[in-house]
Amino acid sequence: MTVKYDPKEIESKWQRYWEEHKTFRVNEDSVRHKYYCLEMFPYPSGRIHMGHVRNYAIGDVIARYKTMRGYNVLHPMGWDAFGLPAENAAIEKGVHPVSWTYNNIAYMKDQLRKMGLSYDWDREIATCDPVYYRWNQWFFLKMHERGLAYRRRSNVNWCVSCETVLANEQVIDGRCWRCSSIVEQKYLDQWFFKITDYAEELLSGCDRLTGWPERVLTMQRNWIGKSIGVEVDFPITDSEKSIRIFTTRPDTLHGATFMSLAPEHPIIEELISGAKKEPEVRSFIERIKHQDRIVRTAADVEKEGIFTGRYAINPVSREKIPIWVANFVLMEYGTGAIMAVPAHDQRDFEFAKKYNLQSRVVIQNHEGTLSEETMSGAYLEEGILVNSGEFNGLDSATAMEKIAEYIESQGIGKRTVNYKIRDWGISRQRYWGTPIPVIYCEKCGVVPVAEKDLPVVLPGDVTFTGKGGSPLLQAGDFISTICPSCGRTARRETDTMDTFVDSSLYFLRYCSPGVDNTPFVKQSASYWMNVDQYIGGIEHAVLHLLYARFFTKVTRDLGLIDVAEPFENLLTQGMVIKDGAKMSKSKGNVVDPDILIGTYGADTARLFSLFASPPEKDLDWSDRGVEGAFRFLSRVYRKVAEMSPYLDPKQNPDASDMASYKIILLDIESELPSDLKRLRKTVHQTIKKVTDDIEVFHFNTAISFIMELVNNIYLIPIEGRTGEKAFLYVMKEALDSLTLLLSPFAPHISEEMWHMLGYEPTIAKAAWPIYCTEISQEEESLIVIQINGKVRSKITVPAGTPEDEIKNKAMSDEKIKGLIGEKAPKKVFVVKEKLVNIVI
RNA sequence: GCGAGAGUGGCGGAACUGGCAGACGCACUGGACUUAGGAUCCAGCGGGCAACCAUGGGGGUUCAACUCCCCCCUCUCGCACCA
Repeated sequence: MTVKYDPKEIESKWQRYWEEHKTFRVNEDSVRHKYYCLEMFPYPSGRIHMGHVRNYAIGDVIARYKTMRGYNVLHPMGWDAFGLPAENAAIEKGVHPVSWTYNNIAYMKDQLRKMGLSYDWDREIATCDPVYYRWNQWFFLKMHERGLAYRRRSNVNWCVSCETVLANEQVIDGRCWRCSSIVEQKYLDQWFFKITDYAEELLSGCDRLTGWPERVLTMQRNWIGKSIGVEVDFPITDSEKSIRIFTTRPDTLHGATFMSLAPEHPIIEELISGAKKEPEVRSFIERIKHQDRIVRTAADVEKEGIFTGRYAINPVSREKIPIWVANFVLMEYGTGAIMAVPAHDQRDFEFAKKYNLQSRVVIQNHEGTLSEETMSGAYLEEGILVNSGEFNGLDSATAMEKIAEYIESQGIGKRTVNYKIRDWGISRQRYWGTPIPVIYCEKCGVVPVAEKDLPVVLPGDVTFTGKGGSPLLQAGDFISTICPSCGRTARRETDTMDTFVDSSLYFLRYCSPGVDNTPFVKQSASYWMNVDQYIGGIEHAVLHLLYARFFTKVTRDLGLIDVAEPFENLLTQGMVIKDGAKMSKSKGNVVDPDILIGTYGADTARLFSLFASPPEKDLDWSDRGVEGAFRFLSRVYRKVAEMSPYLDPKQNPDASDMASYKIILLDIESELPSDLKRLRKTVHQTIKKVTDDIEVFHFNTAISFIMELVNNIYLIPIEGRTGEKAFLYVMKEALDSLTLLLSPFAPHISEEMWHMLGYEPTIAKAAWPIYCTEISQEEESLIVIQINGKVRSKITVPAGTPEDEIKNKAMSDEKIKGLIGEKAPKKVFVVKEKLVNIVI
C-alpha cells in the first residue's frame, strides 16, 4: 500500500484549523518571555513574489521555533498600503486607489494564508486606513510642536515621472528610487522632519546595534557622514565682509593659496556686481547651475572655475589670495565655500594646475623631499609643518589642535561638526498618502489642525487625470476649511506625507492595533518592544531603517516608550536569483508563487527557499531543487504513514503505552539492538544540531541534518519487527522528533503527521524536543592517522581514550607500521577524539 | 578611487576555535522491485591507471591551512569632488 502525500488537502485542512482556533493569537503575558518577530510588511502591489515567500518563510521559522521554545511570540503582518502604484492604476484603469488597494490586500492576504504563516491576523493593519494614518498626523503635530516638523522653501529633488518630490535618500544615482527616472531640482515650499537634530544619536547608536549586519551600519554611518573640523573667516579685501569656510584640515591653513566658492554662494553677487568681470562670471555660474546635478557631483567630471577678480586675506599667513568660483564646491555642504590648499588636497591640486594657481607645501614628509615644483599630486599624509609661521615644526596631528585653538582665540572661527545628512523632506504632491494636517490662513499663517479634529481624511470623490499635479488640488470641499485659530475661511494643505512615515510607526502600532485614543498603549509597547528580530531586504538599509530609528527616538523623547532603538537584531535576506539575474518581470524570469504552491504546496515552497541557501545570501532558484524538496517531504510522509498504524494508540490498541515511550526507553536502553541504539543516537544528535543551527539561522544546514535523519530512519528495515516493542518505541521517538524538528519549516505536513502519530493538534504549541547528551554521545571515536599530514589509516577507539593510548594504538596499526618501518618518528601529534599525525 | 562581502565538484551549497575538503540536495550512473517506470528503495558519484593532484592565482607561517599572514586577479554590493 502506498500512501500519497497530497499537500493540497493537508494544507487547506490545517490552514482552516489554525484560523478557526486562532492558534496564533497572542496577548501580553508578563509571566512569559516575549519575543517580537517582525518581517517588513509588503506593499499591496497585487500579488506576492518569491522575495516575499523567502522573507516570510524565514520569519515564520523563527516565530514558530521561538513559540515551541516557550516564548510568547508576537508575529504580526500588515500592509504598507499607501503609494504611487495605486494612484497610477487610478489614472490608467480608472479604478479608485481605495478599491484597488483593498482588492490587492484581499488577494495577497489569501496568498499569505496559503503559505501557512503563523501570523496573529487580529493585529493586521493597513496604513491607508484613517484609523492608522491619523497617528501619522498626530505625530506630525507633536513634532511640529517641538520644532521637529517645519516648512521651508528650498531646492528639492523632483521626479518628473512620479510628479512629486523625493527625499535625498530616495534619489539613487540621480534617479528616482522607485521608477528610475532622472531627478530634477525644483524650488518649492516643503515640509521637513528635522532628522538632523538626531544625526549624532543616530550615528552613535550604530555602535550599539551589534545585532545588525556591519554593512548596513556602514551605509548608515556613511549617509550620516559626520566630519569634525573648523570654520574660519577669510576677510575680503576692499570690503567689510568676510567669507566663512569649513575645513577638516586646519593644519594646512597656511597653505591656502586661493578660495573656491559654490556657484550658488550668495556673496558672489556682491563680489562681482559692477565689476569688469561681472558678465563673464555670471555666464559661467548660469552654465554650471544648469548643469545636471548628477553630472556636476560626479567625481570624474573635470573641475572648472572662474576668477571673480576679487581677493581675500588668509587670516593666518596674512597673504592676499584670489577668490574663485568652482563647479565642484557644493552650497549644501559646510558653508559653500572652501579654502583651497593645492599641496594637500587633490581637488585643489588639479584645480590649481589647470588654472596655474600658486601652491605651497605646508606639511613636509618625513624625508623632507616635498616641493611644489616636483609634486605630481597632493600630499595627504601626516608630516611636519613648514611655511606655517609659529606652527613650524609641529607634527600635523598636533598642529590640527593648536591651529584650531588659535583660530578660536583670535575670534576668527570655531570648531564645528558637519553632517552630510539633510533634513527629511516629507511633502509629496500626490493623493494616495497621509494628508499633512495643516491649514493655511490668510491672517494666522500656518496653523496645525487641532488634535481633536484628527484624522484629516482623504476625500473619496476625486478624479485622477495624471495631469496638473495632485488630485487633491481639485478637491474643493477638502481644501476649503475654517481656520482653527481665527475662524475665517482657510485652505488645507494638499500635500501628503512620504509613505516612509507610515512604515516608521507600524511596529509600534502592532503592539496595540485598533486603539483609537492613542497611537499605541504604552504598557503594551513596553512589553513587546523592541523588535527582537527584524527581517527584510537590504534595499532599505538607509531609507526605512534610518527613518524608523529616527521616529523611535522621537517617540522616546515624547515619553511614549523607553527604548531608543526599534530593531534589536536585523537579518537582511538575499535576493532570489534565477538564470543569473534577480527575479523580475522585466527579465521574464519570475516564478509565480501561486503556481508553485498550487503544484507542490506551501511546505515545499518554504522548505526549498530555506534549504537552497543561507538566508543572508542570494538564493539561486532551481525548479529541480524544488522537486527535490517535494520528494523529501513525500519520503517523510510515507514513513510516518507506514508506521502510524503501529504507533498511534487510536489505530493500534497495543500501542496504548506509546505515550510513555520516553520513560520505557530509559529502562531498556542497555538492551536495545545495535541498529536501534544507533538510530537513537542519531536522533539525539540531530535534535542538537538542528537546534543549534536554527539559533544562528543556518536553516539550510538544519534541514540537511533532518534529511540525514530521515535517511537513517529508512535504513532500519521494518519487515517482521512491527511486533517488537523496542523497535516501536525507538521508531516513535525518531518520528516524533523528526516531525517536531520539521514543523517550523514545513508546518502543514508536520501538523498532519503529528496527528497521525497519535497527538492532538496543534504541533505549533508543542514543546521543542530536547536531546539527551548521554544518548547523543558517541561510544567510539574515529581516529584519522596521518603521516606527515597525509591520511594513511583510520582506527576506532573507545570515546575518552587518553592521548598516549591513542598514540600507541596508532603506532601499532598494521598499515602505519608498514609505512614507517623501524624508524622512530621525529614527533607525534595527537588531537583528542580526532587524529594522530606522525612526523617522520 | 575608497569601504564591505564573496570566489570550493557538472550545479546549489557544507566544513566548529587550524585537524579526514566536498555534509545535504540537484544532475548523472548502476542495481533492486516491476507488464512498465519518468514512482519507490539501495548503492556509486572531484580529477588521475597509480604515486598523487585539487578550495581564484602566487608566496609564507605550521606537524597540519578552505580556515591565519603578505602580494595579485575576478565578481557582487555600497559610497564616491562632502572640503
